[in-house]
Amino acid sequence: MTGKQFTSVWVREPRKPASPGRSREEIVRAAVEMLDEEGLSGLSMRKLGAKLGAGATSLYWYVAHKDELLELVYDEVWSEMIAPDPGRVGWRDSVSAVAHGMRQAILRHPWSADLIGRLPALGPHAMLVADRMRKMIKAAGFTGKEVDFAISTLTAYVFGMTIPEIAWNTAMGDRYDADEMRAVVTRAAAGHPDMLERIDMDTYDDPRAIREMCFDFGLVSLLDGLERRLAT
Amino acid sequence: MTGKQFTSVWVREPRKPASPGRSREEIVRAAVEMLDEEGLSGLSMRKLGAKLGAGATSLYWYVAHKDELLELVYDEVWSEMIAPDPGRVGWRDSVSAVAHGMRQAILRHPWSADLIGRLPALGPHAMLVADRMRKMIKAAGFTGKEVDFAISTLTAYVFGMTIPEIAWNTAMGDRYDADEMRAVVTRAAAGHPDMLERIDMDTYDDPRAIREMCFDFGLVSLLDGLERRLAT
DNA sequence: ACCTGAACACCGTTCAAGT
DNA sequence: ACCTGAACACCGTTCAAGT
Repeated sequence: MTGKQFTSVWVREPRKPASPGRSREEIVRAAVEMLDEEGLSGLSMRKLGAKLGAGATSLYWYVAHKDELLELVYDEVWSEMIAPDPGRVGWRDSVSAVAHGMRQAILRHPWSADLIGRLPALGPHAMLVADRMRKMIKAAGFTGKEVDFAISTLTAYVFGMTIPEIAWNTAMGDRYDADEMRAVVTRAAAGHPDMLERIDMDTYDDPRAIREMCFDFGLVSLLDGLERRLAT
Repeated sequence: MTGKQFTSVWVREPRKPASPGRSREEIVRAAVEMLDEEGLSGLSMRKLGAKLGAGATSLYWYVAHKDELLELVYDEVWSEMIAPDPGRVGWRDSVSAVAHGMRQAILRHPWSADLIGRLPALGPHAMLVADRMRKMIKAAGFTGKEVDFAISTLTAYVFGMTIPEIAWNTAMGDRYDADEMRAVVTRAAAGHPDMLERIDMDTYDDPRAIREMCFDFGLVSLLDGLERRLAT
């Protein structure tokens, strides 16, 4: 009678402990490779099958459907987000390290940006990261619901900073042209004089460096704000 | 010789000032409707054509390709993010209002979460929101690059908080079952004792209320942190 | 100037059939 | 237990042809 609403790879057992033929790990590894090379729209079950020297539909024995495969590769990205153990370094430093690690992992696998809004992060690696963060936040002094709130706030910041960054990267293609970018933004900002002052700033000359600065600015602000919660 | 890297609806003229047949506005409106009802994967050019009583491919006269249509509908979401003019209310209040407005607009149109990582926000409505925010941030006292940084930080927070929220909503389907959710999370958190303490908390009984609290907690923290930047 | 239909090269997924 | 191929119901996009 309790209708199963929630479906996910993580709530059903894998087919077999160890299979002789292809394996889930092999498939996931190949999928990540394909995604890194061709992006989310470049991944198809048929092409992935071909890449593994298998028939177009044989992957369906290991994976219920494409979405399940995506859950698997998504957690693979989380596996690269793991920061060093809390250790003796202060909570601000460890949290900053995770934050930077998360951003870098997403930037390395831009297709993952699309998955954040599509799949809850329930995989084992996501859980490990969450657990580490939890320890850091508790070490900082947070208690009760505020532990969850602080974690959510921090990951929200990292995701929110990184996801639109990827939109820009992919929209601009491989090569970056500062002048073209200035032209695009100038055109878009037409009619908003306040925004135009941005254009002749050096912001567009080295976007990567600026983004790092921006990320750090926001992170420091957020950490300061969280610290203030602890004082009261 | 300058290779066109950057393509977007916003950098090319629309076909015609006013056409007698179908119009871009009509198409965009129908697309938003379809997206609200069926989600991003439910929108196809063919079905949209049919909905408008047109042949499967006639939309291609108004829109270069599907991605361009998505840019258009994306900006439509931004049009719902507009907050009241700065007015005499303090910068913290106006910024909070925009933040909540942005979150609500995205929640109303969950498909937009996927677009944030795919399309730079360059449409006229996105620009208007950015312009308003810029005025608020300047009124707060920020100058130079920090104006941009503060804006980016705030929108990052809102996006990052809302995007995974949508992942949860869609994964859980229409009806929410607190016990099922607790079971799912318990299972995922197996092996992380620190995380399990979360389960018996009342967190899952009214997720909507908790999320609001969480959003406010993070927003206040962030605003406090930004305010600290101004002091130094 | 606008719309159509057929056609091309793809998709995810199911399922009976093979080994 | 694992893999295959054919088949179904879709996609986005191009383009010659119509009005």
